[in-house]
Amino acid sequence: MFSKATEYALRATIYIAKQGTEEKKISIEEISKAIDSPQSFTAKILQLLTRDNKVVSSVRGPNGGFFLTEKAKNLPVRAILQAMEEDQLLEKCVLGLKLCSELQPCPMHAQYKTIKQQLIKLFVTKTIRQLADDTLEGAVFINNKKPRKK
Amino acid sequence: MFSKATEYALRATIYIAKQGTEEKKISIEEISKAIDSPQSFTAKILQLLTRDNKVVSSVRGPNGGFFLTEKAKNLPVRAILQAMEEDQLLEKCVLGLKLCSELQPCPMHAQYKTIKQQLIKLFVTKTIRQLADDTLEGAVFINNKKPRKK
DNA sequence: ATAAATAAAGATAACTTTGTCTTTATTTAT
DNA sequence: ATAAATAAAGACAAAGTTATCTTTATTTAT
Ligand code: FES
Ligand code: FES
Repeated sequence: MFSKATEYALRATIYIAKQGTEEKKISIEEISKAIDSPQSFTAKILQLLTRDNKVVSSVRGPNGGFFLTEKAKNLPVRAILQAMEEDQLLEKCVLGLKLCSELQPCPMHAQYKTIKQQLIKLFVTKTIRQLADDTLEGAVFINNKKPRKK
Repeated sequence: MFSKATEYALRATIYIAKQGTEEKKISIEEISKAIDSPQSFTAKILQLLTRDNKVVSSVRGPNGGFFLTEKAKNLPVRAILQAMEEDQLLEKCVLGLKLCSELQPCPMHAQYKTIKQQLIKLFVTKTIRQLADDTLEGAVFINNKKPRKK
């Protein structure tokens, strides 16, 4: 569905929200290890997410790293897609027509529409904080490593 | 959602199903004009769909072209995705984990799951014939040209 | 047989995405 | 002030996708 870059962006943001605060910032090394992603590429992606501190915040230097403000944690997950400029994917026509609309619908439109609406709703109503909290519970995962029994 | 190649594959197959029969085959030129796609690229894509005549059938030479057998028209739309080897996209984890499953779910899984099931159901239950028939009715479109009033 | 019309196959080019590496800027601790 | 630790920026490379062009094979009509 999403590009690799956006997948990493989602996982990285969730991890930072979960582990980091303004006081305890997370290094790119820790992030990429935790979410099982290529470090340099992930660094590039975080540069997009920190533009104007829109989603992720960062500080350079010793004890620097990435974190999310409390306010940012309340952003909808869609904000991550927007920062990655992959937001319009949710609106696209499945058959690749330039517009997905009632005006000139493709043959999949009528039935796809309701699915699309649910997708958009999911990304708009879910907040980054909610995803991070789920991860804290230990019930869900953001990497491919085998879960360890307690 | 899908690659350009798969988008063209879907539109081309629908057009061929709608316009073509074993007696009246459709040329690549007509297809690419009708669905508003690059001709040579579309030709390549049709080569994938005609492999073993799985979805589309073709004949070379004068009066040759592409068509769908009556049997092929009853295939689920998913067969097109399979021929394009983009079928697994429907099964993928939104966050890009290697597996999407209850065993090691990502934080989006619980809510995405039901959407995913609907998506899969749509592509499995819709047949190529159904899409082509909708297009014949004139109520839906498979290109970006302005609809003409009758 | 020959020519014409068509799709199939193959080579290649342009562009995008993914990924790495090096250098620079910033911040902190000493 | 200096050194160390960090992210930011930039240059590049590798791989994948999209697209075009040329040649070949097949079929039909004459
Ligand atoms: S027009 Fe194709 S999905 Fe809406
Ligand atoms: S595990 Fe991520 S969507 Fe199912």
